[in-house]
Parts: sequence; C-alpha cells; structure tokens
Amino acid sequence: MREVRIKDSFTGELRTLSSDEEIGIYACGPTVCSLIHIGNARPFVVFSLLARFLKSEGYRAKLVVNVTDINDRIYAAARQAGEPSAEFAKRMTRAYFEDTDRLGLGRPDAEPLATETIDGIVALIADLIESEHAYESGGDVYFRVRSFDGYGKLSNRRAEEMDQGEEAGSESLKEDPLDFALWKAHKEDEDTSWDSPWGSGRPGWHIECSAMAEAELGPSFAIHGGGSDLVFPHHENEIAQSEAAGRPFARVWMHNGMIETDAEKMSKSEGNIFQLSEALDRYGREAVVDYLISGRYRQPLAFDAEQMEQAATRVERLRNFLREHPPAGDGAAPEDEFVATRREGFRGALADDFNTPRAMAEAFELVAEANRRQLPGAPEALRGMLALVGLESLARAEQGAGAEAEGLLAERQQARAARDFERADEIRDRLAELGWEVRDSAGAARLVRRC
RNA sequence: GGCGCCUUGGCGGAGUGGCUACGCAGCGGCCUGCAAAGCCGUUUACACCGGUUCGACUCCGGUAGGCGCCUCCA
Repeated sequence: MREVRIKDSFTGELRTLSSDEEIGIYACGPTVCSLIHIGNARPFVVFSLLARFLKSEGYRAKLVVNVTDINDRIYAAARQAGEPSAEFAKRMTRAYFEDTDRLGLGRPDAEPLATETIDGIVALIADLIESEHAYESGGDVYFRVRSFDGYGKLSNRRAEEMDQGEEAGSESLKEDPLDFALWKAHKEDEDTSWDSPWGSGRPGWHIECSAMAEAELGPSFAIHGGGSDLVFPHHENEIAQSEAAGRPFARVWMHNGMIETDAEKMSKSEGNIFQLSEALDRYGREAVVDYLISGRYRQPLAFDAEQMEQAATRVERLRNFLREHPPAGDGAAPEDEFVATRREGFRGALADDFNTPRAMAEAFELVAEANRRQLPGAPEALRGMLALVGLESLARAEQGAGAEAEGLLAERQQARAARDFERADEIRDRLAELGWEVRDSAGAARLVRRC
C-alpha cells in the first residue's frame, strides 16, 4: 500500500490519506434535468478511477455518487416536456446510468437518489431546528446562516461581505437574506411533494447531499468531491448544515476543474455543451476516458473536436502496441528494469494527487521504448497500468474479420506474391470499404478494424 | 467590487531552482511494391517588467490578459 496524497482544496495543502480506515468518497453527481454532457462526465471518471486506484493499493475505498432528482430545473424541464416530473426524472436518471455505463468504468459503490433519502433529510432538518440553526417559516425551513460561525470558510467569504442575490418572492419568509432553504413548502405548479413535520413540500438543493453522505458514509468521511463550480454555495452550505448539526463531515475536499470550449466553461446555461453520448458515439469510449484524464483533475481542460481526435489517436497508439504484443502464454522472461521503473512511476504519479497526465506519460514512455527494443514484461505492465485508468479494453483482442475479409486478404497476399500490385491495391480498397485496414509486415498481413 | 485560479512550443498538457515530461500535428529520413504501423532525426516554449540567486520557466513583487465562483450549473 503506497502513501496517497491529495491536495485539499479547503486548506490548499497536500493531505495523506489514512491507510487504516475506510476512504469514503462522496462526489456530487448530476441533476437529472437533461442528458449529461462531457463536463458532467469528468467527476464521474475522476472519482471512479481514484476509487479504483485506492482499492488496487489495498485501501478500503467506498465511492458514493448521488443523483439529484428533485430540483426546480427538473420541474421546469418536465413541464416543458409535458411529462410528470417524477417520470421525467426517472427517465433522465436512466439515461444518466446508460451514458455513464458506456464509459465502461463500472458503477460507484452507492448511487443514492434524493427522492429516496427524504427520511434522512427530514431528520437532519429536525436536528437543525432543534439546535436553532434552522427555523420554520410559512411551511419553508431555512438555515440560519449567521448562527454558524464557520460559514464561508470553504469558499473564503465573509458573511458580512456577501452580496446576496435575492430570490424573487421568497425573501420575506427569511429572517436574513443570507439564509437558504432546507425545505420548501409545496407549490401549486409542482406535481410532487413529501410529508414533513412542517407540512407538505420538498427538500432544498443542498440538504440532500448532507443527508446522503451521512447515510452512506457516516457523519465523518475522507473525501468530498465535485466540480469547482459547486464550492459556493453548494459545498459551503453542506458544511454549514452538517457541522451545525454536529457532524464533522468531510476531511478533505477535492474539486475538479471545468471542461472549457473556447476558454469558456461548458455549461447548460452557456449552451455550449457536448453530450457525453455523442462523444462516445463519435470517438469511442477509450478516447473519451483518455481525454478526460489527459489533464490534471483540478485544472480546467480544453475541449474541442481536435482534442477528442488527438485522444483517439493517442489510444490508437496504445492499441497498436498491444495488438502486436498479445498476452504471452508462460515462461516469460524476467521483467526488464526499465519496465519496473515505468510501472512504479505510473502508480507513483497517481499516488501524487492523482496526476493522471504524468501517469500516462509513463505509459507512453514504456510503449516507445518497447517499440524500439525487446522489453520483457512491457505488454503485461502496460495492460496493468491501463486497467487502473479504465483503458483495459485497449488490450482486448479484436473480433475476427469474418470469412469475406479473410478471403480477400488471402487473395491479396497471392496477388502480392505474384507482384500484381494493381490487384493487391484493388483488394485493399475493397477491404477498406468493408471497414478493414491492411497492415503488411514481414511475411504476413494483418487486418485492423477502422472506426 | 470580493474570493480563488490561470498564462508553457502549431494544438493539448505535465513538471522542476541548474539536467528543456508526454501525446497530437509539421518537416526530413529508415522500413515498405505502395501504404499503414513502427523507428531515427528535426522545427516552434515557458505573457511582460523588475528583484532574490553563482544560476529562474521554476521563488518574490508588479504589469497586462484570461477564467471560475459570488444566481441554477460537474
């Protein structure tokens, strides 16, 4: 088990994860008001792979990624779709599962829904009212921000300095404009609601995460993750709610940077989104995963078609190597020292605040060296590395070309042997039409699937 | 205005007080009937101005520009 350090975005310091307790990771998932875009996929990929890495190092990691299925925007989107909001949210949740399944990284250890955590939410709110950190007002319940001294400590803000944007219509129910809703009374145009001691209504946006994190990971857990755009107010409010209710909450905060197009954050409100499913269709899952780990998780990452194509070319280089070096039977020669160094470097990079670009550089160095000289153990080591970052499918044997293509290839080999290159090229074109690229080597020829 | 982050070669993106990751693209070769794959060589870097230092892309200060959050957003 190697020492893993994570840069805590709360303190700005590198923190070493404890090796003798469960590493609970709570990462904020999507609000299912639309299909997810590639920016939403970044935290899913980063935290899935982080959990995978920690487990492979022997840590007891548990990854929780929630689904926010109660929200103003869901009501609005459902209304526009002419669909009951509960059905709409279910449909979008299903689409989210399908899209992220296609990444091929498996599922998080738990994926709680807000709608299935109402009891925990109500209990937490009751605790906050009991301790006077929250109050009921006209069927709503608000968190009393000024009652919590630490408010603003994550995002570095002072309550006094906050230029609070007013929510139209509801401010009169608040004691203080800074206060935020824990529970919202049922409104006429909302077609779902839940019972509570304060009447029928629904939870506010932030409380669900506090409740779900506690339900899955307990009152104190190792890592809380999510996009950097959630630092304020979402995560700030989570801290306030949980800590005010006596829960120590997250020990380390990890915020992933935004995906950007033309140096602008990709977001629904900007309208510059690129859907995950479309990226998967167009570039393939390996390219999408590779793209998402091509920059360090906490930095912004540029997105455009060229970047995706580069990722596709990059994974093709890895695939080419693995194709030439299928798993050996046995009696393999002892691993070369160079290989061991790269493998160590790869894991070391991941242990160093999950530096995926540096890890991948190690993998590429291994490939380059193994392409120029015999490197015992290189293919096996590479497969191991790629498995850690969800790219193990690059090593998968290609499906057979089928009788027609194989027949054509044999025919072409005959033509080449007879030095009838015109015929050979004709056949090559024909194979290309069938989706196969021909690669000649010393005495043989290989068919490679073109996508 | 407040808080935080960023500025690396054609593109993306690491990193370090001295030895210029990695990938893509370009150019010239090798190999090949040709191509692909692969290999070799090679062209563009650290926004700007000061300071610290034997030495800074890396540390400090300033300037310019950009981004994020402050309202729903991964």
